[in-house]
Amino acid sequence: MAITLNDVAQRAGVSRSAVSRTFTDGASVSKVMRQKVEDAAIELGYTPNFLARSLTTRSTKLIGLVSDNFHNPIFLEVFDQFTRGLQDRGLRPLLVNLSETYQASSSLRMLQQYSVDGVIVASSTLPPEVSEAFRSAGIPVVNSFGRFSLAPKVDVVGIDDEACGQIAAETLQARGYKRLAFLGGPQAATSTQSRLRGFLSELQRAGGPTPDITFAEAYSFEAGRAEMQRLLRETTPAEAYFCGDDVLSIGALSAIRDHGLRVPEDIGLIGVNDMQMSGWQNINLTTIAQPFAEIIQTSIDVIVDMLH
Amino acid sequence: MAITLNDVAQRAGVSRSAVSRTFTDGASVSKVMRQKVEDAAIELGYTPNFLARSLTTRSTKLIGLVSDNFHNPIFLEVFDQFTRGLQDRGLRPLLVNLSETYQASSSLRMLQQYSVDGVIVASSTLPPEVSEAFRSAGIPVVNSFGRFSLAPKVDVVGIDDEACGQIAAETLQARGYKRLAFLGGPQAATSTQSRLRGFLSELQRAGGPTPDITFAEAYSFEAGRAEMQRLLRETTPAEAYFCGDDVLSIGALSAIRDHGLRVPEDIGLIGVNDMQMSGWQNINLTTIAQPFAEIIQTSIDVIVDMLH
DNA sequence: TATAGCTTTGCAACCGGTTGCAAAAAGTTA
DNA sequence: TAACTTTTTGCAACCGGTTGCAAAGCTATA
Repeated sequence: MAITLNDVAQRAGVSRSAVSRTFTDGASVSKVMRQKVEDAAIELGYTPNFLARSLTTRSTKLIGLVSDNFHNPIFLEVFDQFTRGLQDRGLRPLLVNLSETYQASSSLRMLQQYSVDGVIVASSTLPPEVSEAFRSAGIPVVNSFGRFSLAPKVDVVGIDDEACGQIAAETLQARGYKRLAFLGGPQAATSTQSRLRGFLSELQRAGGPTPDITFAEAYSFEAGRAEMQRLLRETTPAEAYFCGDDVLSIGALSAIRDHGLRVPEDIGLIGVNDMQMSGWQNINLTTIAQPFAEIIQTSIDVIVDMLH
Repeated sequence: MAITLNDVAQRAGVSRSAVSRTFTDGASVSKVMRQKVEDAAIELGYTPNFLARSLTTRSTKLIGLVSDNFHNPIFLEVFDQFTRGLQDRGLRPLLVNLSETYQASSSLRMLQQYSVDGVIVASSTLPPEVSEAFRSAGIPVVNSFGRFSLAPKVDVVGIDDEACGQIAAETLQARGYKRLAFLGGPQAATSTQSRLRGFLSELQRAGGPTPDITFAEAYSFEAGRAEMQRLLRETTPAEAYFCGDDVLSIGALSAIRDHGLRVPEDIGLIGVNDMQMSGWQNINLTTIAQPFAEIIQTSIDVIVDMLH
């Protein structure tokens, strides 16, 4: 059904190689040959088959984009920017949604079968082993939004989460809050522990009291709300909370307001991400911005460099 | 570098066809042959190359997932469900982000070059021509969240937007609001016109006054907020508004509250979608639910059926 | 044990492209 | 115009698989 290189060659009365060459840049074709071939191609509506080509060129331009963050609204912005950035460079994102039912190991095998040129693991919650598995399999990989490490086994692009924790502590203190607390994301998340470490070290440096530390079940509105409700009900709340991220903060915010308290007058809050929604006037959250555009652009640059 | 079928055949001391057959279900291989091949395959760490296979089988299991809705948070839920649904059926989503810089026509050529088995156009704003172009090119296509039509050129899965407009009018009337108004999404969006039509017809049936009609620039918080601010400033606001969708409603809501008015006491609002965020307790929006899971599951069923 | 019938296997051609190599064509120079 | 370069072209092999066909191997039956 589809028009192939053979059809075009026959129509134009030239060899198959000639057709191939007109569609391969950098190949040697004369003016008149190119004209003949292009005419025939247009006439027949021919487009070269990328997958057949990839067999010999060993490049598919496919990039696995694997994530498990399909519930945090910030990731829509992330996917938007990744897909555009990849498209701009002629690469095609093969989207992989990791979950309980689709494990990292299956995705590795799958992406191998599709001969992807590289993989971007975009997640703040997946353990480093996921990215490392791709590397071990010989697939170029970059871990976006992953945890900083002094001896990383794969390239990681992200913020300094420890510094992030320090900034949070400094900011809350500068605003006059004394008894601070940490309301983190899921305890196992790669980002949470580092932020906590930075938060604690800054408090210790400043000589403040040791903060309460709790963790939400997920980076989600419900989890933030539930955890803050519990804190308000079962404990004497702190003066201000450093929340794992914005969506968690917004959940906490709703719990605080429902409880008849005001932010920032009665309880202080600071989040992380600076997602669009945080700026909505009915939310208006204080937050530590994460340079998404830069992280994403850099991740793409890194993976492109690895494509030799 | 990568292990090929040849390597395995040589290692196992059998023909290439034998190896191919052990990895093709439904092919005839004896117990002992299968064992020999599988041993060699495991030993070498072989996985069949899907793209090479696709050349002869004419099936890539790739599905183009094209959208231009990368700013409306509801679409994160949509992408989540689409990717999982496709993965569950062994299909791979090739994500395409349409924008000013990447036009539908380029995406058509691109997806052709990658021999995708089918395409899902998931958008409430793209014109039907986009999906139709895929069909004309002979690529199976389904249009999710597209506009209902009596004589559609491609399969469309979505809600009855006209009925949706009627429900909105009925609901607002039942709650006692008299002077209703329509605050639609972008005027060119496929969904907006139908919802308006249904809204008007119900009002006419009920003998209510003709509503004011305005359109926001986009399905976004900012656009909803800006338009509502304008309405409050420049007009006598209606008693209740039917908003194009939830995110628009939330924008309108913030403008109304900033203006010192209360919802639903002073002004009524109703949105469409029932996205998670609309249920957050500090938003708590009245909305018409769209059965996302069903629409997405059905879309996938339809496209799978077309894969013959 | 010979024969028929079914299953398993390998050969070779093919899927739609690319590419090294040598022959042919075109362009330069003397 | 002859000799030498350089460019263009086609041939044929290859990328990593699948598959129709016929030969080989087995099993069952008489």
